[in-house]
Amino acid sequence: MADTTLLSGIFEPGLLHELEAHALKKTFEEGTVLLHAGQSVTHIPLILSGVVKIFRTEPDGRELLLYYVNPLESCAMTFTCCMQEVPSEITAIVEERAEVLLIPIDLMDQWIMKFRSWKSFVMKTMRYRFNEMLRTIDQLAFQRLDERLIVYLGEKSRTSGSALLHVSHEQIAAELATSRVVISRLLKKLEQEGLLLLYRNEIKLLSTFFDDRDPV
DNA sequence: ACATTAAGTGATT
DNA sequence: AATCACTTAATGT
Repeated sequence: MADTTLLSGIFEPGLLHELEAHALKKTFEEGTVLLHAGQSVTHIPLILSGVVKIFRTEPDGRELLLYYVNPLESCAMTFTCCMQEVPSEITAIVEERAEVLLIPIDLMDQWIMKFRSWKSFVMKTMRYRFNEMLRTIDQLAFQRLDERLIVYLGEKSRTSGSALLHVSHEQIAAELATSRVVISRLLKKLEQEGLLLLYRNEIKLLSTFFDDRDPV
């Protein structure tokens, strides 16, 4: 039986009942792989707490970060897969211990017809990711790496709710598809500009980092 | 004390 | 901006 109190704000009562009856609530530890590339999707995940990282694996073994799924969100890619039961193009891994509601995909069809709030939830997560992808394309096409790094750091801090980031240069490099050396240099530069402080496995964003930067 | 891993840096392309 | 080669610093055993 799933706890749906968190969801009562976004879903209508009938849907909450169905969720309680059919969704499985599970807790996954950090590092758990929820979905491998190539696997087909059997359940829609709905995140209650924690963070799940979604990325592509390139043929040469590098990974490319697509997005994070945060609490009260679901994964847009799984929607696109499950409609036609196509194997997944992406890998999903638990970044931070997560409670997840697993919804069997065959309920998707009925729910979309039956529940307004479900339909708008699906549309909303799709629209949100789509817009995000557009911004990402913008970045890749027009911004240099140092700007991407700043956006990345701000994003990290916003989603973790902390100015102290637990992340190594190596990890950042992997997620931005570049090398560690480059990240180290850029971070060093930002440190010298007084925007942040560097420690081993930790980066502290100073208030100057957030100053005079547009909020969205 | 030693090994391992993270980070810093000059030189080269 | 990427890569190499090397150094220095922090952390684990």
